[in-house]
Amino acid sequence: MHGFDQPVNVFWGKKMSAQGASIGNGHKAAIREENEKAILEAAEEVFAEYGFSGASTSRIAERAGIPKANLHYYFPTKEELYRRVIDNIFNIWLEAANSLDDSDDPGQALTRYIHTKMDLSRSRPLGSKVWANEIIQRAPMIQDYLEITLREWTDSRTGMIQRWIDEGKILPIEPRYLLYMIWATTQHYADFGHQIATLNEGRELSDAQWEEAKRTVTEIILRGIGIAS
Amino acid sequence: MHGFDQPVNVFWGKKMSAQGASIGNGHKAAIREENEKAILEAAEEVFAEYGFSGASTSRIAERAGIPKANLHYYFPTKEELYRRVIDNIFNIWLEAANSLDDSDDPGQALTRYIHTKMDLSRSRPLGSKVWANEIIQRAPMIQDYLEITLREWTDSRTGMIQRWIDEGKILPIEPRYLLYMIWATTQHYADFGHQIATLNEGRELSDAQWEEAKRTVTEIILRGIGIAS
DNA sequence: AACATTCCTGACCGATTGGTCAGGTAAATA
DNA sequence: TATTTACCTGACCAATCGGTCAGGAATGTT
Repeated sequence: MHGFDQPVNVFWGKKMSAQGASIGNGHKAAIREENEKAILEAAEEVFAEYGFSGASTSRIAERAGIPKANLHYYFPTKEELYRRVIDNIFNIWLEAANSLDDSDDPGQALTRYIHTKMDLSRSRPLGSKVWANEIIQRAPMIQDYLEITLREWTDSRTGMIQRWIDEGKILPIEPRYLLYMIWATTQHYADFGHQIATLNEGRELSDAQWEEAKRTVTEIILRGIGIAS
Repeated sequence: MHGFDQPVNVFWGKKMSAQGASIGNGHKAAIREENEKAILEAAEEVFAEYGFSGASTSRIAERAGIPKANLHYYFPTKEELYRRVIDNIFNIWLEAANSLDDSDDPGQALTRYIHTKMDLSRSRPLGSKVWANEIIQRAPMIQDYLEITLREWTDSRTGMIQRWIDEGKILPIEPRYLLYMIWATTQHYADFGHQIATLNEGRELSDAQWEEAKRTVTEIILRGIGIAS
């Protein structure tokens, strides 16, 4: 906040909440930014839970706290809104993907990557769920991401892993299936979080449990490819 | 009907396809069985792809090749149909779950379990997808399965794994997270099959690739918990 | 042959879907 | 202060949703 938290103007006071720099100038811009953010957050929730076709714009609008017509003012179509959500998620994924960098120490590199993906599953489970829904539905919207960016990234990393194998740093396994294992295991903690919580007496994993899960996953995989821990 | 499979009566000839034993007696029963089967198969497809709320009964009926009204004749509500689909899936899961039996050789037991789950992911990917959708949506229909059957099963198997640890047969890891890893990795090949195929030049994994995936997964996990392969 | 039961379906129902629009209000500009 | 611009929304639209129903057709029973 910013300066005026006191007047509490009933009509648009709430709209002013989180915008310090905008006094009269950027007020409209602030409103736009704030509403778009609220809509995108609500959309991520609803798309994560119901998938593209199962989600309804009225539900998203309701969860964002605005009338449906206002949602369509900012995002003319459901598909455009969905694409924005997917874009955000993919960019976050890209950031995490960079943590698997070219290193001459596979243990360090893989540990960092697994931890990053586990942390992402905990901090942003919704993104993972939207992605899962999209893949289950045969990726009608993101096929180009899969065929270009993801394929290039995967090819480069399998090449890197193969080099580790050739240098005798890890045991000979098919790099692809190692990557799939890491994706599956780490994303499982987001996508199947409800099942995990149910099996944990109905509670989300505690900080300690989460750390133990990270440690267990990392240990099994590293030892599994021949890196002594 | 009964003996005549030859006349090829255009109007109901197709209904006679796979019923040899029914002479006049079980014709209606055969029709019912056949239609229910067609509907359940179509429903599994559509529910797998779109989840419960995203699936429409008209789409299911269309894919089953019958009018929507006829679908509602056999299954009065969408929810009842969904429950039947879920029941079938859960029973298949139970069968696979039994392959992780109490054995004094963890290597053998886990190998058998992993292979069974991998085979299931290949032969019945739709079931896995329906399950995934249901969990992502916080299991509105199957919470009781999770809290009773799945929890009991998990507790018993974690106990078994803990005994292996106590007997020094495998390294000390938290049994829960080992199970989650097996579930995640094996089911990934069903749920994310489209992504895997896309990264495989757009083709489904061949028999040989599938065998290699099974081998790789099994090797990494077994070695990861200290079982020499 | 007569009757009962089951299967089948086009037409319809109210509710909800994604999306539009006219008209209003608040804010930026002049 | 006057005017343009951007934000906002109740009311509405055709299409689709899950589900019903009347009535016809096929099968089973007597």
